[in-house]
Amino acid sequence: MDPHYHPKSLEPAVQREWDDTKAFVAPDASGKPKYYNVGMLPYPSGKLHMGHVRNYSINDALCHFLRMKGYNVLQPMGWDAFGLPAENAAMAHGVPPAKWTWENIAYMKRQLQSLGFAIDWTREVATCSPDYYRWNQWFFLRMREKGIAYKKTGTVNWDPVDQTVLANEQVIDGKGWRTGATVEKREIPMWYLRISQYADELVDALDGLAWPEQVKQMQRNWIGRSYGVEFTLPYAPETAARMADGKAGLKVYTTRADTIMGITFAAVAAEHPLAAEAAKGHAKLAAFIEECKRGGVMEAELATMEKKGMPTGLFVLHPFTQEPIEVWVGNYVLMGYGEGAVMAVPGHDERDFAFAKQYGLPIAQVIDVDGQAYSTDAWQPWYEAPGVNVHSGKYDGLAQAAAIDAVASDLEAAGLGAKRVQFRLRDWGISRQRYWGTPIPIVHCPKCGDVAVPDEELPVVLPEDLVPDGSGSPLAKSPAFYECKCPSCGADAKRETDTMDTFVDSSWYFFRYTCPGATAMVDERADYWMPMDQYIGGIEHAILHLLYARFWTKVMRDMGLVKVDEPFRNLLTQGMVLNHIFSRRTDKGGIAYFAPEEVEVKSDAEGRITGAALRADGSVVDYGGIGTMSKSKRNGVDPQDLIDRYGADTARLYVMFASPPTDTILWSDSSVEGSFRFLRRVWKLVHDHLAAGPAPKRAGADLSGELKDLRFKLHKTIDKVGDDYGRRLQFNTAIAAVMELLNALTDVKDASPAARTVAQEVLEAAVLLLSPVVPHIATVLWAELRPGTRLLDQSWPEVDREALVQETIELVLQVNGKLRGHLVVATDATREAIEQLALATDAAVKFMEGRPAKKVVVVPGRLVNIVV
RNA sequence: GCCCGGGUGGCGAAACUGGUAAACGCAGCGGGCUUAAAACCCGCAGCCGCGAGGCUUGCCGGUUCGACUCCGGCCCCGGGCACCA
Repeated sequence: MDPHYHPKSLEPAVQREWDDTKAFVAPDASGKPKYYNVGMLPYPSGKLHMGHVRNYSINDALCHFLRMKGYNVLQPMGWDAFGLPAENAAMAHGVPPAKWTWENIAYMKRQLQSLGFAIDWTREVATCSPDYYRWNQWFFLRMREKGIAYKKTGTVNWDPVDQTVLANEQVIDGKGWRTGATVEKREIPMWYLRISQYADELVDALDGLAWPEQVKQMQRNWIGRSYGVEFTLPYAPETAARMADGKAGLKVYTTRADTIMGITFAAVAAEHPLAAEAAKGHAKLAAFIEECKRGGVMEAELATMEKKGMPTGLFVLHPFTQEPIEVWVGNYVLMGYGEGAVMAVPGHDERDFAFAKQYGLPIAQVIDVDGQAYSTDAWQPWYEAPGVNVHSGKYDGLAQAAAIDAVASDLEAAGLGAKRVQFRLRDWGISRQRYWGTPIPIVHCPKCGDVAVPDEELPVVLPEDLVPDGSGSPLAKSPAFYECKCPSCGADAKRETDTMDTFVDSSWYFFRYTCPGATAMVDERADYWMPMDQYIGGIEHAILHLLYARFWTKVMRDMGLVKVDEPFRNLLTQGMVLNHIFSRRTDKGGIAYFAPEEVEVKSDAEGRITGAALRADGSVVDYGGIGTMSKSKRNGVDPQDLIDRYGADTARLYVMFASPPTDTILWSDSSVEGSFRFLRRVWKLVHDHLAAGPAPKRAGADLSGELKDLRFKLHKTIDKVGDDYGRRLQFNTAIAAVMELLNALTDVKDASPAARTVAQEVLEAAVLLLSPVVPHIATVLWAELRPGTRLLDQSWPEVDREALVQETIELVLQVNGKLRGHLVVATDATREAIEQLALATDAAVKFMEGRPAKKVVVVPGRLVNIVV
């Protein structure tokens, strides 16, 4: 055996052996129970970053651990290959997105292979390949037939200079990132998926999922099921005359129908038809509506901007009192939410209160909470709390639930409204005015309207040779793509040039992994592997991706394609890997990012970064704090340096040892050296042990106390590590436990045959326990420890219960809750005996200072606390 | 702004169900080995104090024999907010 650890030669050799034996190709049937283990598929941005290494190292450790536990494990990999960065790269370098993407995939695949992940590459999926996205198109058409896919208008960010739709990411402070032009809201027709139809099931089914509570809560809040009342505020006569829209009034929705007598005004979105009508011949209002259209569509931006409004001069009537209520246009009312109109009760809604104060509108108290004094001077949180109605006529004295019921039934009797369940969740708009995505398989015929592309003509293939230039979609400028005949009447027609949201791609790829080469979207092999047993990915996907994938699965189920209700049985949301962000505003008002290695930072005494300058020319750059590693912010760290310098095992050990998987971590490689040193030490321990010749097969029954303690520690460790891997999914503590075990082994200075036997037992177990994290070195060390056998054939080590039996145990001694000493008692000592022993100790006598014990708390196996 | 997390030594962290705060490791310090360096080995190490001892888990308060852990309020940091993925 080589006395030195050489990962550079060892790792490729082990990987070649895995390849040659197809070690990780999973059969679609097996006598063993199946375990389907997936990491969220990466976007092929160019290089892996540490977040990927972290993610897939966790998957891989589980993969090896469950193999050893006797499962038929499938761990596939694929590429989320459509998306915006490919178009940006194309603009920057003039390379077609397809070429850029396929090259990135090839490079990143080599990186994953050099990390030695136990991936079944025979199932690889790239979402930009026609074999994959044809099924996006096929399924879209099925959803259209069922009415789940439909068309309506939606609001987008419009760059008036580039004449193009911008992603939210491309809007910086309300300006286009390339042009610096003020972005406008624009209404365009788009395709939507009716996820709202599944809202009840999506929220109810969360209860049965073994997911982190925090993620389930986020999804519940996102779906936002509320029980409220929808009703109409009838138009005042003049308003009715002007609107002439065939409607009786302004439809609104509220969860606080109990406050209906507190309405003092109403507000509509700038895009609302009532606002448009009111603006006719009202120049100031028209100008205000125009102003509201400025800026993007991001909720974070809308929610933080200054609330502004203007009266329309149009009135509606209170449904019960018939009193006129003026309608305002408010920039905080969103056309896309509910009806685009709200009743305003400034007495009991914080936002309405602020708005009323700002514009001098009346505020009326209609809810009372015991012992609280109401004042319109300042907002108090209790104003929003449930209470008892006051100043509300016939509803006075009713508590919230009763008041809501009474108001709802009165509205219903008046034919103005009824109770309704509403969701915050909006239907999923999937149209993108972009090139690098799945073409939507629709043809626009002047005679027949929107016509589906027939199934036999799928896929509608995306041309791979176009290069976007930043103004509009290349597809919309490519007659070769859009010119076509109507499938229905044969007339000249125009193909849809919008593509699908890339969340479509990632909503079902995990089904496709299970049945590579299937001639349908999925086949019966999906029934074997699904539901997925473990899904692992970043916490940033807690809502959108996971919700869309759940929805898609349910639609597939309802179409009879798959049998599962939910795709992901267990979920582990990995914490983000953060790094510093440096940027600078460009002349045009856009933003340019710089990689951390390109800048020199200045810090204050506490180590906080106060400023930074570019290394190249010393020019000042802005420090943007810390944030997720991403291609767009240029703060990703490529693991390649680490792999080249120390090998894959060290890189994996380091990222697994650094913290629990769910923790957010700020990237630093300052202690990688220590992980490498540990592996070198393990290597040397095995080498030195074997260099002394073979160890006797079995130790005699009578081990010294020291060797008994070592075996106790060994079997404690096996137990703990198995629990950490299998139940807690916490790897840093498992690794620390093995380190402790090896420290204990080193401390035993005994060269007797019995000691050598125990040492062999410890080393074999340590190699097995570490193997899920560092499989390369473990493979080689195992072959040395047990010539003629393979690590891959080994089971997880068994805990020897007898080694865990102890005669005595050490307890902590406290006086008044403070640590004052220790005492050793028999494992089976009674509570009374322990109490007597504790009171007699020197430490107890000293710190009780002659005072009698008021109480003695004995926690079995832990401590004794004497209270005086 | 709203929803969800997080904050423990110089640093990454541990303490799993309310029971020894700081395991394991990094950096550091002292020593050994070496002509020297690297590597390796041994030891020290939260803060204050000569010591006995006292103090310490973002801040303030509460519950408890006992709180990193539970409750209330606040500060700071991260993730998401529907077109980044």
